[in-house]
Amino acid sequence: MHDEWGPGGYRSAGAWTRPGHGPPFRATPSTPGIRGRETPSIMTERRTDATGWRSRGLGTVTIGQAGDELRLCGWVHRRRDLGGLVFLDLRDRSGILQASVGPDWSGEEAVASAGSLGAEDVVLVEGVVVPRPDDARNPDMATGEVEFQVRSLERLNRAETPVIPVYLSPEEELPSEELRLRHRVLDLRRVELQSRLASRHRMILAMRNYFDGLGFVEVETPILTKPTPEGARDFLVPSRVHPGEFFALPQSPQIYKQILMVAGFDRYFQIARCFRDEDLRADRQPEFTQIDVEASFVEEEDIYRWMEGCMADVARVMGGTAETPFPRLTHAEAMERFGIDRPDLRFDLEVRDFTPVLGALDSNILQGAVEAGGRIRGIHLPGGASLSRRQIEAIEAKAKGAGAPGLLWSKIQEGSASGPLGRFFQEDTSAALGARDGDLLLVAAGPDNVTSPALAAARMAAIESLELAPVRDHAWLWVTEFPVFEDGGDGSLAANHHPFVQPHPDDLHLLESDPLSVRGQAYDLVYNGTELGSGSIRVHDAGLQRRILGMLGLSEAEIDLKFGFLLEALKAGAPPHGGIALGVDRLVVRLAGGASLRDAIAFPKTTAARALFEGAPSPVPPVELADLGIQLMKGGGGGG
RNA sequence: GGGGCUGUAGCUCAGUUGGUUAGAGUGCCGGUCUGUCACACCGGAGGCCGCGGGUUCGAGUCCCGUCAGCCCCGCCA
Repeated sequence: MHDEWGPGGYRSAGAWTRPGHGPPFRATPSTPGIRGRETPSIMTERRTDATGWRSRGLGTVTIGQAGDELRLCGWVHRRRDLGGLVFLDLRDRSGILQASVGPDWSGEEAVASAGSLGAEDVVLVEGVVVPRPDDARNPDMATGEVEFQVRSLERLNRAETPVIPVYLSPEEELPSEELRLRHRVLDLRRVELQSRLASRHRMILAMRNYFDGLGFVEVETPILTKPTPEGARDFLVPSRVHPGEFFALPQSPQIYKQILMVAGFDRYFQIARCFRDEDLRADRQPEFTQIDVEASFVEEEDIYRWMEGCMADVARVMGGTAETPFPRLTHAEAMERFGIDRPDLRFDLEVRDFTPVLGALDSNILQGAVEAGGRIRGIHLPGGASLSRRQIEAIEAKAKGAGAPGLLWSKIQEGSASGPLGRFFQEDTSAALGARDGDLLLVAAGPDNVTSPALAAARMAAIESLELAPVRDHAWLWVTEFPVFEDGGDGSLAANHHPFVQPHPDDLHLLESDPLSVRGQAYDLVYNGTELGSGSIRVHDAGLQRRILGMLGLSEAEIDLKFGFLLEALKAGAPPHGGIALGVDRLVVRLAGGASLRDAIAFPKTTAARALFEGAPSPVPPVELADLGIQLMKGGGGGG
C-alpha cells in the first residue's frame, strides 16, 4: 500500500500559509492556504499526508522531492549535535526524515533552538529537500537518499524527557511491560506498534469490504444487554433507573445475530466487541474483538467457502498466504492423530496407536492400561535419539503438565532399545513399530482423555526440541463435527461450544440415549495451532432448542428466564441459519507478529485485568453507588 | 483461588559466600566539535536496592508477609 506513494505531488511551499498560533485542527478543506487552489483529492491527500500545517508526511519525502520547498512537522526522534551542525531525525507515522541545521542554510534562531531540542519535542520546520552528499547517504533509511535543510524551525510543543525511550538503539531491550503499559502514549509511538495497529486497520477494512461485497450487512448489537449464555462470567453494569437490576456486557452477539436471522437479515456480520470477566492469559483479554458472521439458509459448506475467501483476502493484506480450500479434520480425527482439537499442521508429525505391539510387552504399566480399557499411543520421532536425557525429560515434563502421570520413552541405537520403555522391548518390537536406529519413541498409556493432551503437548515440545522444519508456513485448518455436549464432570452435561449447536442429522436419534456421542454441526478455524474462532449451524426449532437446554440441566423456568426471548423469536418462523466468529486480535497477532494480544490492542489490560495507563478500574464515591442502590461489602474497596 | 519467574539510577541490566563508600551501558545536565545517522570526546548530577516485618554484630544478598508485572493451572472458546 505504501508503495503507491509516488514522486510528484505538491510543489507548493509558497502557497501554504503559515497557520500561526491557531488551533491545529482546522478542517483541511477550509484552510485558507488550500482554498483557491485545486482542492486535493482524498487520494492525493493520503499519498502526501498534506494538511494545513504541513506539505507532506516525513516518510513520504524521497529523492523525487529534491529541490522542493516544504513545511514539515513531527517529533524529534533523535538529535546528533556536531557543534556547528545539528542533525535531527524527525518522526511521524509515515516515517523518519533527517533534517539538518547548519549556519550556511539555517537562520540564526533555528541554529540556536536546534541545540536545545529534546527527544519527543514537536517541531515545525521549513526548508528545502536536498540530495545528500554521496558519502552521507544512508541505505538503511527509507528517506536516506535525501535530507531536509532547515531554514526555520519552531518548537510547537515541548516534551518532558520520556520516561521510556521511543527510540531504541539496536542493542537496547524493550522497557518492562509494566512501564510500556503505564506510559502507553510513548510506547504507541514506536514503529512496531504503529505498523501493527495499521495492519489491524487494513485487515478489518478488508473484512468489511469482503463481506459487503457478498451482500452482508453490518448491524450493531447492544453493549448493554442481558447476561449471555457462553458460560463465562458477565461484566455487570448496574441500572440507575432500575436499582437492583443489572445489564450485562455481551460475551458475544450470539443471540442477537440469531434473532437478526429470524428477522430476515439473511447475511449479517459485525466487527463486535466482546467482554468476558475471566482471568487473563497471553492470548486472552477481558475485552476483545470478533469478526462475527451469520447467514440464513446456509449449510456448513457455505460458511467454509465464505470464510476461506475472507481469510485469503486478509492474508493478502497482511502479507501471508491462505491457499483455499483449507484442509479439514473431524474433531475425532484431530484428537486421534494429534491429540488436540487445534493441531498445528505446519508439522506433519502424528500420534499413533501402538496398542497391538506394545500391549504385548511384559510391562505392568502397559498391560494394566490396556486391561483398564485404555490404549498405548505415542509419537515416533525419526532421528530423535539425538536428544539428551535432559531434553527428553523436558518433553516428559510438558506431558505431565498436560495431565499425564508420565511418559515412557525408548531410544533405538545400534540395534537395541534403551530407556524406560526400551528395556521391555523384544527382538521384533522396534521393527514392528517401524522404528530404526537413531529414532526415539515417546509413549503414553491410559484412557484417551489422558493420553491425548499429554501427547499433544509432547508433540509440540519434541518439534521444538528437535527444531523440526515446518512442512508449510501457513497451516489453515477446519476442525469439524465437534461434539454437541461434553461431560460436565459430576454426571451432568455441558455444552461443548454453546447450547445452540444443531446436532448432526445422523446423530439426532442419540440425543437422549447417548448424548456425549452426538456430533454437532460445529467447527473451528485453526491457524498454525491457534484456534482463531468457531461456529456452527444453529438450532432453529424452538422445541429442539428447549429439549437441549433441558438436557443441560436448566429448568423450564430458567429456560424461559434466560432464553425466553430467543425461543420466542425461534417460534416466529426461524430460517435454518448458522455462522462463525473469529478473534480479530488473535488474527492480528498471528499474521502481523507480536508476543501477546497486548501487542495487537492499543490500550490493553494487564494480567490482573487492570488498565495501567488510564488507571481503571477505580473506586467510586459512595454517593454514586448510592445512586445505583449499591452498597459495598466490607473489604470491597469503595470510597473515593 | 493455586504455582512459577521478575522487581537495584529515568531506562536496560550486573552486584561473588551476608561484610567498608551499590556499579556498567544508555538517557539526563554542563562543555568541545561542520557530515552525523548507536556521532565522537571531556566533566557532572542521579539510588526508599518494590513495600512491611524478621534473622544477624552486619541484609541489595537469607526468611516470612505483601504489592506490581509477566507466564502457567483452575476458570474461559
